[in-house]
Amino acid sequence: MKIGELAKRVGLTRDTLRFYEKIGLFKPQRSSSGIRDYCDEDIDRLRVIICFKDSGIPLEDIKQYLALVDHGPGNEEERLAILIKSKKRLQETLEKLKKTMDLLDYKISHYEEIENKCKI
Amino acid sequence: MKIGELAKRVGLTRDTLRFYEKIGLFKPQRSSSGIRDYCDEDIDRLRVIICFKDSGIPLEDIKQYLALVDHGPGNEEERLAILIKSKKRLQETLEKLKKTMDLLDYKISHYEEIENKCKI
DNA sequence: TATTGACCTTGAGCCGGCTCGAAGGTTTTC
DNA sequence: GAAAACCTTCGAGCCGGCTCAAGGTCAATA
Repeated sequence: MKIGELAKRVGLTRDTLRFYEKIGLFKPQRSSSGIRDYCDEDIDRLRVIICFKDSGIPLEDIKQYLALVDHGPGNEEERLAILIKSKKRLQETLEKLKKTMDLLDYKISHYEEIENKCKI
Repeated sequence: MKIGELAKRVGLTRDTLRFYEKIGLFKPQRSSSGIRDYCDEDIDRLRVIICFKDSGIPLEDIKQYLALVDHGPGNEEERLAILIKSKKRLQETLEKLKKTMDLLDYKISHYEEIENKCKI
């Protein structure tokens, strides 16, 4: 599969895919003439990348994790450490998000009262 | 209260506070010699700003909302629209975060099995 | 009163994450 | 076999959100 098709299938731009490759998240096969040729495993990999980055995990962290995976068995503790660190950060984000949701709900549902009570 | 104290109290840097003022989130009083003088209401305002931005609401959106608030009554629908838009985006983020949390939990708890089953 | 430290402004720089344009090679389709 | 559609690299640019440095002012303390 060429870059355009992959881009369509996962909802990223060709440029973004090339950028991800450039920063080391990716290394697809190439045809003899140099054209990228992605396989199904690449799609799985990309879905994980997208899932992580959409949750705010930095591409650099994702890269480190994937590099460990690529390096093969023997570094499970390191991988686990990254996963756990990421989970912790996500939990913090989740807390903040919930707090903000509450604030938004409060402002939205009690709008008139807020108008009179609180300037912000 | 001067900028240094405020910075300490809310956990931002002086530079960040000046930056927020520059982009229009803020307009503290000034002493006769030009030194910023923040009041308690400013702290409330800042806490809202921090709460929102920590949840990923763009500063630009926060600015628009606060501008409406500053403008006084009469634009409640507009404010509400911003709040509702923000809530919707937060909900989407929340969904993604939960999905990623599940994935992380799966990888963390079943690490060995994953090792054998799934390369990523 | 001299120094220290916190404040001021302006403007530039940095980082993450893309995004675009130019100039050219390849492949598919008519 | 030519045009269209796709691919390549490289480098520059953009945006949001800070962050820092330079050069100057203000206020309090020794």
